[in-house]
Amino acid sequence: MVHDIDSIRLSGRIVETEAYPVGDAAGHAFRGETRRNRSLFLERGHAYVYFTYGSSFLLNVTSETPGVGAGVLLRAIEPLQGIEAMAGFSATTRLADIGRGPGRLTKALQVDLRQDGLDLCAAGPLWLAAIERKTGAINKSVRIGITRNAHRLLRFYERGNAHVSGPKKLRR
DNA sequence: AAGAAGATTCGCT
DNA sequence: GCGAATCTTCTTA
Repeated sequence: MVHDIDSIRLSGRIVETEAYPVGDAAGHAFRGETRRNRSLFLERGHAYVYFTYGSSFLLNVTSETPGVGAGVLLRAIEPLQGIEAMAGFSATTRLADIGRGPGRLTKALQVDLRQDGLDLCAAGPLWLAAIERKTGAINKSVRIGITRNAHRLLRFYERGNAHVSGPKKLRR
């Protein structure tokens, strides 16, 4: 995930995600389109950003065809470029905490409502890049912080990566 | 029009 | 590990 701001490049490797597929009662699109979630209905590869708990912005990548609401929540990144700048935006000092958690991720990358609806697969300030990097084993678990439809194994993370959020049991 | 819940984080213990 | 902070959105009356 890359965000170019003020001639600085902020980027990180996505190491943890959660899926919110079509028909999932835990997904924001479940009850239809509203002003808040309208970006979630954009074609796959667009950003859906929303504000929650009075404190945090959360970033999703849409995953379906236009008019169908579904997406993937980005829960954690391993910082790659602009690390010092991201540390400055972050409330925490430890490297492993800068991108650890969906709210911290957006804070580090300086993502807020201004990026809502952007095409992440096109040229622009916020975009998804392919990188050469060996990937570890990908594990799955239940999703974190939800109550409805909570049993499904729709959280995916790189096993043992220090930048993955959640309790220890959910990082192995 | 009012109230409850929420895809969280931070500070304490 | 637990509770407060904080505010938008959706639900219910």
